[in-house]
Amino acid sequence: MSTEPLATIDTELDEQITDLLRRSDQRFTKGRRALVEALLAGGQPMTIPQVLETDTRLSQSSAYRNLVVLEAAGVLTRIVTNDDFARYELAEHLTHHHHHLICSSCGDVTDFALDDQAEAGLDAALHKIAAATGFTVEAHRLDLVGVCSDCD
Amino acid sequence: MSTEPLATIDTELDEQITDLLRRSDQRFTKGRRALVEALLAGGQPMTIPQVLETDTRLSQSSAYRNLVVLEAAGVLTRIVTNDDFARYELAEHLTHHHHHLICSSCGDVTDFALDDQAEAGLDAALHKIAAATGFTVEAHRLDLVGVCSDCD
DNA sequence: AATCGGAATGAGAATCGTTTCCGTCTAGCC
DNA sequence: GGCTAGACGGAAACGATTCTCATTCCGATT
Repeated sequence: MSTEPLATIDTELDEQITDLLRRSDQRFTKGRRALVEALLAGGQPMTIPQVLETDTRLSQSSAYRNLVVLEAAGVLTRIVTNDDFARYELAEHLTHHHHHLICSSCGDVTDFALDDQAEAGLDAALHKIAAATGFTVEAHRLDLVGVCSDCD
Repeated sequence: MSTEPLATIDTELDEQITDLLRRSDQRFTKGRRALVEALLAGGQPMTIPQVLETDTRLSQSSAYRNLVVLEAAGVLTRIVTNDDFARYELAEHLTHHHHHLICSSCGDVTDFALDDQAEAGLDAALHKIAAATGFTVEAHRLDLVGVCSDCD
């Protein structure tokens, strides 16, 4: 399905993804590669319609199916907001820990990172909570909800 | 629709809600009161099926409609997770600022609060981000995703 | 207290993002 | 080159939510 990549997946990333998929007995096929390329090219969490528009060679049913596969393998993360559409982006361990700015007007989601000190302080506070509640923490999610500069 | 309240809405809360609704040209009807009572009785964010089960006098269509009305008026907050159902709880300004523990196994959502110092540190860091990105912040959301003690 | 007007209600139909089916096609292997 | 398990794509199915519309309720007015 893929002839001219929208973004290049460097060798290291390629191997990481291939490996993650293999652990779920899945292959890194052309269609799946095209999805990852589209998401890389987008540079921010994207909805399925956005992905399909980016690469018109992709079929809807395969896109939905493969996004589920890629998420289950830990390659992608699914982001749900109050928007009508789910969004996907590369999993944090393939990029870096970050959070989301969610525009309540247009629905757009962009990334941001906290400075190390604030992140460390947050982590410490959350560990205390986890210990106190008997909750086994897998991840934390921090979103800023507001109006982006485009909508303002 | 309401005869025996599952939880009591004290006078102050009643007036606050009535006032919020009035600002949206809406009334605090029996059905809406029953919804708020069910949510109060639940003590944690609840899905629509849970609400309907709690108070079987409620009809599904009215529940959905009124939850939207109550959210638009600022009485309730809608919480979306990866779960199939949206959840609702009393808005923060009617209770207190808090965050959510989301169980990735059963989908349950419970509340927790950060200690004042951690919350203040987080706030400061977020204000910096907002200033740097030109984002007008309406709220921040912090979720802990993991496995609750029941599912463990 | 009877009436009128507009909003709220409830049962069911419609919507639409997402998931699943199912027949066809591929890629990898001998 | 054939074989076979898995991937693909178009279309049908699904399900949480929203819409429709006839009916009922509420509350203001006389």
